[in-house]
Amino acid sequence: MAAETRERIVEAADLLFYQHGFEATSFADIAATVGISRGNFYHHFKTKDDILDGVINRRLANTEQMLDRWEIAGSDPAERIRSFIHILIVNGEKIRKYGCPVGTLSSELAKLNHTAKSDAAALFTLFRSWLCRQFERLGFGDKSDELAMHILGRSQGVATLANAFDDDRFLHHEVDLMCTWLDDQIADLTNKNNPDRE
Amino acid sequence: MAAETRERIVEAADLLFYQHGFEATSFADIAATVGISRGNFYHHFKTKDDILDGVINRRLANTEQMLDRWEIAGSDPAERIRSFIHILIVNGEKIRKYGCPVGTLSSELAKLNHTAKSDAAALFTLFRSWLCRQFERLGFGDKSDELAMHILGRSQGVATLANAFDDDRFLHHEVDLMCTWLDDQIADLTNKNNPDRE
DNA sequence: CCGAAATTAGGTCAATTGTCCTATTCTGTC
DNA sequence: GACAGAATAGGACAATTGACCTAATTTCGG
Repeated sequence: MAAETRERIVEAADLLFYQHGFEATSFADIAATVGISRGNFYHHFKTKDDILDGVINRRLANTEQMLDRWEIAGSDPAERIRSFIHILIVNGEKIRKYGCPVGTLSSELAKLNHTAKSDAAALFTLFRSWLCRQFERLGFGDKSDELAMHILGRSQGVATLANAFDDDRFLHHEVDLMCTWLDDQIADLTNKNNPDRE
Repeated sequence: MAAETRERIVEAADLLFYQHGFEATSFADIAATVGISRGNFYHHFKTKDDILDGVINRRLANTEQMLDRWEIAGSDPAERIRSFIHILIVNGEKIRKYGCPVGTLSSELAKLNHTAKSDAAALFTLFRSWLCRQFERLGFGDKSDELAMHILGRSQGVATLANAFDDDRFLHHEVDLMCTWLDDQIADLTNKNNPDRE
């Protein structure tokens, strides 16, 4: 079946793009991983950029699905945000080896002046607006987007340094700090709404 | 003169590696930028990795020089840390276009499984130990390295997102937050040392 | 079972890559 | 001013790249 082969190609490309980068991954690499001939590629993807498109769309779909799963899990928005923060630990090993899939792809495409850079940024937007929604539900109002960007940036920085230093302890420590930060934000907000002196 | 040509090559390579990445920059690109023949390269650098070495050493030297300049500027350690934070604004335009030179190089080399990855990480270490020293002088003792890594990570995350979204307002806002965070840390420390009730 | 369409394999293509060689030009010393 | 060594230019080299084509095979509706 064609759709299945296509799916296998995108899946392999996704992994290779993550592990070695978009530019450093060749058609031959993907073909060898999937176990099909190079020529077969052209039937499913006309250009390398098409494969990138497929990979980004796959990531978008997977991410959306993950975020939806967290949203219907019934827990409160704060718990959902903690789920986001804990991706750093869940995917800790991969992050220490290859960095954050979203951030590193976005950076690479920016340097390549690639048309798909905005598509990669859409992946960030997915997380951003999801986080923003959670903060809004917690009652942060107009500050929600700022807070979403803040925590998104924090996790990006943690991923970059954990990768550069291959440091697991740092990663865990910063995750704790981010959770503490979240608790403080929520405490500040409730204090502001119920200003009971002393 | 040979040393001058070599310097021009490294300088051009430094810029190109930053703007387009290490792998995406070819010998021909550098030669064209410097304005010398490709063959002339081999006289100064045997392999591409040699050029990378030269670029990293150049960055190490420049960074060390910058940090030294900040250190003898006579201001207090807190002011020096603020100087570090404000690189994000000083280099804001470049960062929005190409990301952080240190972080993006480190990420790329990690994906390429390149031997020089540890050399690139040494650039991070330069900032890390410098920041650590400033925190120690402020009296943070054993916590100094954690704080240094924290602020290093924050700036990395800010650079990544400012690049992904090409967002200058976010960059400025996060710089403000980092400065506030620094002030809070210092305030907490003095409170701890002078526990005068009320 | 047939034949058309979808799928796959294998190979070709020009362009580019990093590497390397040789011939020429420049530079400084006796 | 001659000459050795450094510096430069220009090209050759095999290997790899993304892209493309054609022929063989598979799949499936009638």
